[in-house]
Amino acid sequence: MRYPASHKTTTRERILDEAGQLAKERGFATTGVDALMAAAGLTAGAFYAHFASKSELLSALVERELKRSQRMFAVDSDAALEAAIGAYLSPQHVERPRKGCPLPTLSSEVARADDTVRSTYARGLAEVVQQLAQRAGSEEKAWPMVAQAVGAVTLARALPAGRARKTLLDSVRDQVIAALRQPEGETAPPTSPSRPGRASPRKPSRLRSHPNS
Amino acid sequence: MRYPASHKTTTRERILDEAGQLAKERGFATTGVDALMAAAGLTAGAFYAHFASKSELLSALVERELKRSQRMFAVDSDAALEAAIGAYLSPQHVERPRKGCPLPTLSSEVARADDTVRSTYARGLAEVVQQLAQRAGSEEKAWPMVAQAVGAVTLARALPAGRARKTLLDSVRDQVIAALRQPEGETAPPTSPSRPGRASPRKPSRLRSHPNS
DNA sequence: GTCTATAGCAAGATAGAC
DNA sequence: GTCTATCTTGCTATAGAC
Repeated sequence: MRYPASHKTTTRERILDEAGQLAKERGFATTGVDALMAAAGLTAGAFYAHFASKSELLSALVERELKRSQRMFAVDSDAALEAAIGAYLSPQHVERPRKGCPLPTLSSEVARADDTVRSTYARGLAEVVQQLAQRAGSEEKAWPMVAQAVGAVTLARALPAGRARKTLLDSVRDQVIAALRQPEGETAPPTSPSRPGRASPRKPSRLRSHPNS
Repeated sequence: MRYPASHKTTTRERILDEAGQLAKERGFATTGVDALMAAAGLTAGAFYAHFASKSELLSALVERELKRSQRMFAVDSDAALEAAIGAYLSPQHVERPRKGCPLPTLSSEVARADDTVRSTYARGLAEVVQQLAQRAGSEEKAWPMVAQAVGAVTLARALPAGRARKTLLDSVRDQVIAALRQPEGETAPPTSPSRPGRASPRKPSRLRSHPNS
């Protein structure tokens, strides 16, 4: 759990948590209020005591989920960042959207949502990118890393489990980590053709599971 | 138009074309058979004379759309490929999903679809990547390019038009083109910090609009 | 705050006339 | 092949009891 065990979550927080997981798994627009509330152990009628509309839930969801993602990349060493990237581009993350990053799942829903949702999304994403830019050196280096990671997970989830999915994840991981290691001003060497193995770690960099909680 | 003007499209082709545009714009799952058929000038009842189910339509759609995308990247020079990449990562492509690549829009729908759809998607995507690998040098270089481009368009569509969106598109374009120019075995230099301008072209490389037709 | 019940609408799919 | 009409189900949102 992310919070002290003593913390008794409020109902609203529980809805956000459970509905968020379900929305990332099944899609937000395609999942009814009924199902979203049932995930939190409630019925649809109670929903509107917490949110004015389904769209407002999406906004709250996006804000909360992006804060989570931001925390996952708030690391204090290059090795830790590489471990987080490895976890992001792992089969586990691909296979468990419930516990994963909101960007691959919810971005296309946000693209079709109202301006309030989009603003919330823009703010949250900007914070993620700016934080990443502190380690990567610049926003211009951070954006491609984010785009690559989000694109890779999006594509990997649509592919059946198999060789193509693995090649995709491995080569994108190697590319992103190589770009990260590149000295400021130049660009990253792709590292040698990535076989099953991972980008040769400078330090053994232990793998941490991406999924929260 | 993609086909000789004399070509009179069959009804099925017209459905695939118009429904495809609508699905990319509004989402496949969230758009009813009624609306998809209306786009082709027909009513919902006629749908099942052409497809056994809505899911079968998605499969046919994915196959057709990915073939289109493949054609867009079937180029015979590096300059032409760079132009195609520039068009893919352009504001026009971001703003007109109807006419654009199916990967940013439909991948998350495919991820939740049945095995038939996913197989079709896997085949189509593999062909795109393999073709790209012929110019990029290897699959391991092609996958990150595709992931990056798809991720960038996905994120850009969720962001409001503005500075962040532009920085995203510009820096990803520079990064992808730099990676492409990198000699085999090494990795791409990110090019100097990309201001409003584009990656300095070796040749003036005229910009072609990505959207088909 | 949460429930049940329901209004009002749209979904996927089928039937039968033409 | 295409239409209209319809079946059944699910959707967002509201009303009113507790």
